[in-house]
Amino acid sequence: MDFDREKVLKVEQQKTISKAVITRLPRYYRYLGELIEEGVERISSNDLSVRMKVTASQIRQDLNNFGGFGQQGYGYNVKYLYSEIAKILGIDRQHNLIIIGAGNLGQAIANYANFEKRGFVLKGMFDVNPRLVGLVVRGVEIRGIDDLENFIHENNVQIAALTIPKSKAAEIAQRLVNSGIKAIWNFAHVDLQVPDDVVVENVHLSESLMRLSYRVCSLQDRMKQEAEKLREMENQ
Amino acid sequence: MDFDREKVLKVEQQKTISKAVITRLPRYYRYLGELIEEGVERISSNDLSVRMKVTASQIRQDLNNFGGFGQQGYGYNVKYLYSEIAKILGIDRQHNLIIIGAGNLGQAIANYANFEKRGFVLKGMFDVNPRLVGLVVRGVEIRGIDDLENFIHENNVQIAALTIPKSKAAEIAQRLVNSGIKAIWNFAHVDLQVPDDVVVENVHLSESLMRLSYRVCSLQDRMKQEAEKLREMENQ
DNA sequence: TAGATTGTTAATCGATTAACAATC
DNA sequence: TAGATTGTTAATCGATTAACAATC
Repeated sequence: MDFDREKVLKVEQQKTISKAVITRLPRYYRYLGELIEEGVERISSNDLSVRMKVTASQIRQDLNNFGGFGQQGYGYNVKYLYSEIAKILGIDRQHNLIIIGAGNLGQAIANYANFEKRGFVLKGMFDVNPRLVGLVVRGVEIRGIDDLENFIHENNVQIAALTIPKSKAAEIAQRLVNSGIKAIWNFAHVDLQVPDDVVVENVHLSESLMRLSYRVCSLQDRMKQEAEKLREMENQ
Repeated sequence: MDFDREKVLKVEQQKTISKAVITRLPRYYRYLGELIEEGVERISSNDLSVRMKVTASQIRQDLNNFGGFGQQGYGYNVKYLYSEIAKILGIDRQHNLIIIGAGNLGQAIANYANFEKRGFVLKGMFDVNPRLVGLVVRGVEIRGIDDLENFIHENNVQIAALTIPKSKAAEIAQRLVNSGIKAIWNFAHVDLQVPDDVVVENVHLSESLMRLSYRVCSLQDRMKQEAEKLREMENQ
């Protein structure tokens, strides 16, 4: 009995990879892709750290969360590491996705999702606006929202991008959850309430713009203050 | 001499607000806006923490980086705190911005930037595609890219949103920097090289999608493993 | 083999949470 | 005044960096 409990605990604890590490993985992936394009075959954590402006220590720590992908005295094989990170991120598998909200943002996402050949397959687009329904974007027809539940089941859809106004987001999210969706890529300015087994990844553009605003203003304030202090010192 | 150095150091050290705090500020702002709409006049850190699913301690710590906005025994006045956070974020001031790249994403941003009445004023849009030049989006004419430098100077533009392919991004960024732009809201999949006095805020949608993919896959893996372990235990 | 570079442990740094005295 | 709740200090927790033995 005690033995079993120990086993279960171990499995549960197994890998609690920190969020910060996950955030950095796609960036590693991008740089490795560039290295492949440049024809670079192997790279040390140190060389990569210079390119990426992070510490070599961080790179090695991050990667070792998932296994030893390098070799002492050699470094990392670029192509191998690239494909291993793809596996970790799960972008070697196919993800079927739909986009709900076929406005400019929805259409922009449609282009992304199809261009990036990372296993994301755009299966359908939906909109409430009857003037958009029937139009074809990147080979995908825009459907009315009534179809939603059937379409998800029939096309084995795992991911839904939500590019609709916040007023409609909660209601649609509920319908998605009920239809068994696995993840919501949420562009609406709300925090969605979903069960534990549904992933929500937020892209809150307005918050990003506010951070930008803060950084501009605080940088200017700091420069202004420093200039003033220097002037004061000179006057003494 | 020693005295002056001390003074300068103090100014420099003054406020090094952590990035995590800045990331959370816009979310506080959003929730306070909702509270105002609901007609709530005051709120305690504890009540807000329940709504936002963070700790009350974190809320108080975060806010106290900028000053004491609350009152013991009372809590925080919602409207006052809302306006103070606006000041901190600098969204009470006017920011003139342009959008470079008038495709779907650029147009989506144009809608955002104008709808959100937070002091961001869309002054112009630019595109290399001659078929787009001359079109009018949300009252703003799309211009050819040759105009760029003059336009920035004449319209006192501080922020440029970069919604163009990565291949063109570095070159345009350099032109923006040379024209004295203060900040770049970068949607291209590259890390831009800019001087210290220019702010870059990245929105890398493909990285966001990869994080989503990771989270879906790791959640499924974990659930699969746990189910298996339970089955094993039952069989013993 | 010697040099290079990883994987990993230990040390440091920073951010979050808890606790409580100050005070409205 | 008593109760509530902040502002702030102290304790804990986690993430980053440094160091170095293992090893290719």
